[in-house]
This record gives sequence, C-alpha cells and structure tokens, in this order.
Amino acid sequence: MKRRTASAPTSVAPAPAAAPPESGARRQILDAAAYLLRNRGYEAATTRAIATAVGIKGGSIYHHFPSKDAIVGEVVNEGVRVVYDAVEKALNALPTRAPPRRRLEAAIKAHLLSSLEHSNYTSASIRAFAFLPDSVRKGCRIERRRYEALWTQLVSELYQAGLIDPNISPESVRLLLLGALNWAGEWYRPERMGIDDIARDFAASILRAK
Amino acid sequence: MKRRTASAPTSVAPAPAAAPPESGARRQILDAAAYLLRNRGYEAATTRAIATAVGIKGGSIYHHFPSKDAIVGEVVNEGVRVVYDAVEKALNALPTRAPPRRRLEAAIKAHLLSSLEHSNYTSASIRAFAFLPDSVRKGCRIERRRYEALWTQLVSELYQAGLIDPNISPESVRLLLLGALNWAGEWYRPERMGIDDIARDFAASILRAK
DNA sequence: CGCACTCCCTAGCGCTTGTTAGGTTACGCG
DNA sequence: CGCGTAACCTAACAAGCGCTAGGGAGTGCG
Repeated sequence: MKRRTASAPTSVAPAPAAAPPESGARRQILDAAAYLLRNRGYEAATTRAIATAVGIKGGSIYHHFPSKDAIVGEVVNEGVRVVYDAVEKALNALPTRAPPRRRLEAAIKAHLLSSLEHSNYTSASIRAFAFLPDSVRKGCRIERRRYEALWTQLVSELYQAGLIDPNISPESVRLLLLGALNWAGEWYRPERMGIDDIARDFAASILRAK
Repeated sequence: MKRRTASAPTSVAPAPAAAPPESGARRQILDAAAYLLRNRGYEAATTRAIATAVGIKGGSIYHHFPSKDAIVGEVVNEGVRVVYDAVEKALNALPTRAPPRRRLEAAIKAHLLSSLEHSNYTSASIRAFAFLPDSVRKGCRIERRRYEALWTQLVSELYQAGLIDPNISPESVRLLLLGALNWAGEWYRPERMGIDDIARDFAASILRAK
C-alpha cells in the first residue's frame, strides 16, 4: 500500500525557504481546509472531509495539527497575509510617483486577483470569517487591522490628490470600497467580466472626474 | 404545566391580514431561526436551538414545518421581500420628480435600515446566504432577481441624469453599491456612525459632483 | 542489530445533528 | 358529555461531529 502523493524528493534539500520543511502533508491539509472553508463554510469543513481530500484518514489530521481550529486559524491568517502581500507588492511595482488613481486601480486589482483567482486562503478568510468561532477570529485581528491600515493610507492619498470630495468621510470611502471588494466573491463569474474591467470601473466610480 | 407564550386572543378576529392566522408559534419559530441564521449561520441554527428559543422541545418543530430547510427557505425569502418592500416604499414616499440623487440616498438608507436595524430576516438572507444548501438558494432566486432589477432601474436613472460617468458599466456600479451595502453588516456599529451618514457618504461617493 | 522517530491507521469515546413514531394534554364544537 | 384536532412531549434512530488512545509500518542512525 503505497500512499505516496507525488511528493517532492526529501534527499536533495527540498526546502527553498528558511522556514521548516513544512513536510508536504501540512501544506496539503491547509490547502484542503482553505478550499472547503471557501466553498462550504466553517462547519462543513470537517476534519474528516479535510483528511479525505488529502488522502488520509480522519484521525491522522491530529498528527499535524492540535485541533481543527488551529487549522482554520492558520488558513485565515495566511489568507489575510496573502492579500496584504499582493497589494503591497502591486503598489511597489508601480513607478515612483505614479498617480494615485493608478495606485488605486492596482490595489483593487491585486485584492480581487487574490480573493477571486489566486488564493483559496484569501477567499476563505473573507467568506467564512463571519461565522468563525470567536477564538479563531481573535487570532487574526492584528493581521486584519494591518490590512485595513494599508487601505486607510491609500484612501488618504486619494484625498490629498483631490480625487475625492473632502465632504465625504474617508472611513466611509474605505468601507464602501473594501465592502464591494469583499462581496465580489458572491457574484464574480470570470466569463462575464474580467478582473481588469471590474478594477477599472470600481476605481473610476469613486473618483471625481479630473 | 401552562405553556402559554403571551398569545394573542383568538376570539375577536386577531388576523388583520388576509393570510391565515399564522398561529403565533409559526411566527416565533421563524423569528428565532432568523436570529440564529443572522448571528451564527446555517449549521449553527439547529432545530433544537430554534425550538429552545421558542420555548418548546426539538421534535415539536415538526408540527409546524416539514423540515429545517423549509424554515430556512421561508426566512431567507421573507428577508429579501422585506428589503424589497422597504426600498420600494421609501422611493414611493419621495415627491414625484424628486432628484435621482435623493432617490439613491433614500434607497441606500432603506436597504441599510432593513439589514442592520429592522429585520433579522433581511440580515439572515444576506449573511447566511453564501453557505446555504443549493436547494434553499434556488428557492429564492426569483425574489433576489426581482430585487436586483429594482437597483438596475435605479442605477439607470442615475446615468440618465448624468450623475455617473457613462464610460463606467452600469452593472459595475450596481455591484459596487450592493456589495458595499451587503457587507455593511460585517462592520456596522450604531455608535460609530449613523445610517443616515453612511447613506449620504455612499451616495456621494459614486455620484459625480454636479 | 536495536532504538527512536515520523507518519498513518483502527476503533471508539461522548456528543450533537435532523428527523420520526407514538403518546399525552387541552380546548372548541356539536 | 364525547369527539376531533391542534399543540406539544418523550424517546429514540442513524449519521456525523471533534478528538484520542494505542498500535504498526517505514526510515535513519548509533
């Protein structure tokens, strides 16, 4: 009974990062949990379902994680970290002194790409967050605040550039924008409208015509 | 053992509507289910939890409803109907030929009031919808489409009034707006910002300065 | 070889889920 | 009074949940 699952060779230094080798199975469990959390929610992401998706039996999960909530917590936290990195990277890739509206478009696009196409972790941390147990939610408050701060900063740039009516509260603008982005997972169908188009329209919608 | 639960008198024509008397208990069950669906999601809204909230035992639910999903379906459907009615009523209460931006503000305010303050049914149908079983979701597709159509109409009025850049897709504007509104339940705290303020800011954000 | 360790399995614990069958109580009506 | 029915309860069913104890392969190292 060989239960090899296309594993990487363990002999020739397979770990490119500084972190511990991650063991393969751990990553697979997190991936499966992220997928289930995204598509079916917290309660439906059972330990047995996760195990089956990985190709092991229910009890074996506990060799890699101390509890279900530890898995969920790790997924949600990584989800926020992934969008954060994606948006930050997209902004840094822009030429210095790029106009704020370009920066906004790039940030929107990066957020949507993460949550809709690239990462089950990000979409899981958005969609499943509402009904997570409090213990898990507390575990990613700092990460979430950090991400919010990134957008607060971005929005304030828009005000300074005169692209938003100063009578509107910046808090409102940030909540409007992030709300619309986070909800996109509920209606997005790639064949109907591309992410580039959505990002352009969303950015244009909240900016004053120059 | 008197299990009277502050019931209305059944002798002097208690039913003001044309619908059947609704029996009291039925309504209480739906109310409890809506509350649990809003605050803890589909799986946590167990038949026993609903029954306990009403003051009866788990099995007795099935005297009033054929299944859990029948309850959930009814709650979600009513939730959409309630926002629809609220928005429609708010629009009709406006003076004829009220400016489109006033109509937008009124619609936003009505949606937020329903989903944040007035109706557990509406907030349940928004928050819990994502992970509902497919059978339940299909049961309120018509109602949801009808509500979307209302907003499509409203957005098109804004375009005709020249309040939105015609280069932006109307579909994008509707999705941006409804997304932001539906997500508001995740961050809204009445002591931080009033619904009137949110509605004004949201409306102003997507309208071109006149 | 023997030991330690990683990885996984089997079997089951105690509990909860949606749902049902059958019985009990209370009340309105003829 | 007697009957029917609505409203509720008890008790249980099979299934599923998170989680654990204990065991058995395989591997690397001394």
